[in-house]
Amino acid sequence: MKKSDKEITITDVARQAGVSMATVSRVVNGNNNVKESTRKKVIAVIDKLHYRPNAVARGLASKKSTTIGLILPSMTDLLYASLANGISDVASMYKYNIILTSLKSEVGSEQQLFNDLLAKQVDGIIYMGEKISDTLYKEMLYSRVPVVFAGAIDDQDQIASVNIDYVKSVRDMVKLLIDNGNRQIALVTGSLTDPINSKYRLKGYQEALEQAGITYSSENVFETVYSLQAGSVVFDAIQKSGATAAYVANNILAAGILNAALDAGVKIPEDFELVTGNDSVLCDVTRPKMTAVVQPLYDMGAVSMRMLTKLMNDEDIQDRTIRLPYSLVKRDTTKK
Amino acid sequence: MKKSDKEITITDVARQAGVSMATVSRVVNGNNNVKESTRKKVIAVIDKLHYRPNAVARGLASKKSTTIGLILPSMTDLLYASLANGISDVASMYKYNIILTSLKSEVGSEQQLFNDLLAKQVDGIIYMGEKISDTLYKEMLYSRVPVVFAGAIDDQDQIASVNIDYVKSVRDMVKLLIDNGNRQIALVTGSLTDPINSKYRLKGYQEALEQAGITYSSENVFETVYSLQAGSVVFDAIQKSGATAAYVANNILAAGILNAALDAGVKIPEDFELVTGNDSVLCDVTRPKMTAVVQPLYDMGAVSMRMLTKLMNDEDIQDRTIRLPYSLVKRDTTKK
DNA sequence: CTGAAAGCGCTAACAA
DNA sequence: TTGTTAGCGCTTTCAG
Repeated sequence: MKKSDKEITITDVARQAGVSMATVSRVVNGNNNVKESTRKKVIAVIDKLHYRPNAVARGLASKKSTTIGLILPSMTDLLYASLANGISDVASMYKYNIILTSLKSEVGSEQQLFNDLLAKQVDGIIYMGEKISDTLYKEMLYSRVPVVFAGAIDDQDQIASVNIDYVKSVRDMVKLLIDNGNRQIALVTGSLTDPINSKYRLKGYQEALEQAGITYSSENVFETVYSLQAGSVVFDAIQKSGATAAYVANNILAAGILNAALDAGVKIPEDFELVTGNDSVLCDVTRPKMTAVVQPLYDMGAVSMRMLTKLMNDEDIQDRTIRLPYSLVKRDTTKK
Repeated sequence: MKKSDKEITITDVARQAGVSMATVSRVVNGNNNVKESTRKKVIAVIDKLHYRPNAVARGLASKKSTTIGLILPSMTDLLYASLANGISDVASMYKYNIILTSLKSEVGSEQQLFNDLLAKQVDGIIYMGEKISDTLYKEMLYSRVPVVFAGAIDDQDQIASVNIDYVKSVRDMVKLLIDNGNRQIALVTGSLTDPINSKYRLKGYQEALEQAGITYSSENVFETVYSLQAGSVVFDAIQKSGATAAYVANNILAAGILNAALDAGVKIPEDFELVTGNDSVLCDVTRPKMTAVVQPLYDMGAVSMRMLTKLMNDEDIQDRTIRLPYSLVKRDTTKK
């Protein structure tokens, strides 16, 4: 069975329909310059033969692959999965396919991934990494194909990007904690080498403190990794520090901290308040449920992809940096 | 900046290196029939020009795209994300790219997705859907390119697949519940139109009952959707039914049921026991932690992809149906 | 409205 | 060991 049937090509269709390849091509591509009767005839043959245009040949001839590349840090992180979901829906709406590459697979650097994508002749790329090397940044900036950052930030605001106002979101959350009476608040993030932590979250945190007249101390900043296990270690440290509340960047880490606190007999939110900058179903599953910053992840993905289609189409873009509105969802790990 | 630099091709390299295209091609493809000095010369030019072979042209000429297609139900389900993760790692190990398509996007049927993938000339396809239409099944069976089911089942055992023994996993879990003293146990699954539920989970459930001499009653089977919200509705129904324990197919749904029970003042595991057939970080986050069937998701993905590479390579496969070992992780929603 | 023909960039015989 | 030369299947001028 397998491989017995040779693929049928545009030539076969042309011959059987008694027209030229060019005409078949026009029909397939919805070109209007085809007489209705001819179109019908061609379509009939296409159906009969189950002709399926070879996208690779098409790509070579037209110089467009109708494929975009997606570079993400991890597919098992709901944050990226949700973004990808929005991207995927809009992509299929515009008939684009997605080539998925993950930064997690140690095989080859991000640089390599980017080049592989270009070699595949993708028409555009969406990048969701948390940080980026200078070299790669420059390559993206001058790349033949457009690049959009989704849920990722470009400190230099040169590459198109879609995200939320991270600084403000942290400031808002920390302000909530301050308003609830906390004076010593822990900031728990991932690596401070990631700009989103060092430049944005830290900044929002400091701004909130400053506005409340609280002196910033680096003692209250905890740098760790995003895992459940890390939670209990960090919670011990936080408790020792004397903080009465914490802003935790990641939701899994927050769940770890929450459970560690509960296990230690700490009452939440009475004795300790906790918020996370990254909502997911997890925040609804924990008891108490966690107060969180809700980013419109699906929309961010969808908007990124829509923006990329415009860029690929050389359409005008008013704003290359789009910030979508986020919201603070107060659940049960905060007093108010 | 953009688009100013025309892409450099194999012809450019050949000219500058003073060799033929064929030789450049040989160097690029690691063909040994090239004198070392020639190879060096060509490589020097490649580096100097930053030549990057056009994968599309290569695909057209060689009839191989080094790309595989991935069809999954949802990327925001950790189950599939974890599988995809394993697939991705092995794929990049073998230099394959992945075209991602999601069944969730309503745009176009699964049939359409499959055809799009074939149009893109993928060398193989990995399917992770929970069910499949007869038409598509047949097309996959006789497809020009190999197909592997990952974490999905083929009731007819004709298509290569990698999964666990679902029947046995359910039977084991239900047996645990029976051994713990439960006589009336609820089976909570998604749509019974999905074979994995109707043919596998239900069967394992019935087998366990039968072995324990308990009469099966369809009253104890609850068909619902996999969401947190559904949990509380289902829990009410379960409670009315009088069941003292439940096997829940999906972990998010299980978390919903667990929390509903807790909210209703039911003591777990004392008054009610709960297990899920689908472990994830969620099971570790809930309090009490949930007892679950742990599938080796990453490995299942990796093995699927490895199998696909063999199939694409026309290598011999001893077993087209691979069942990987699973385990029962007893946490705190069961007495033992 | 339709067809002829020239590529797109690369691989793969086949020669040399 | 290297070069020549057909294509791969399609799009796209350019004529007609």
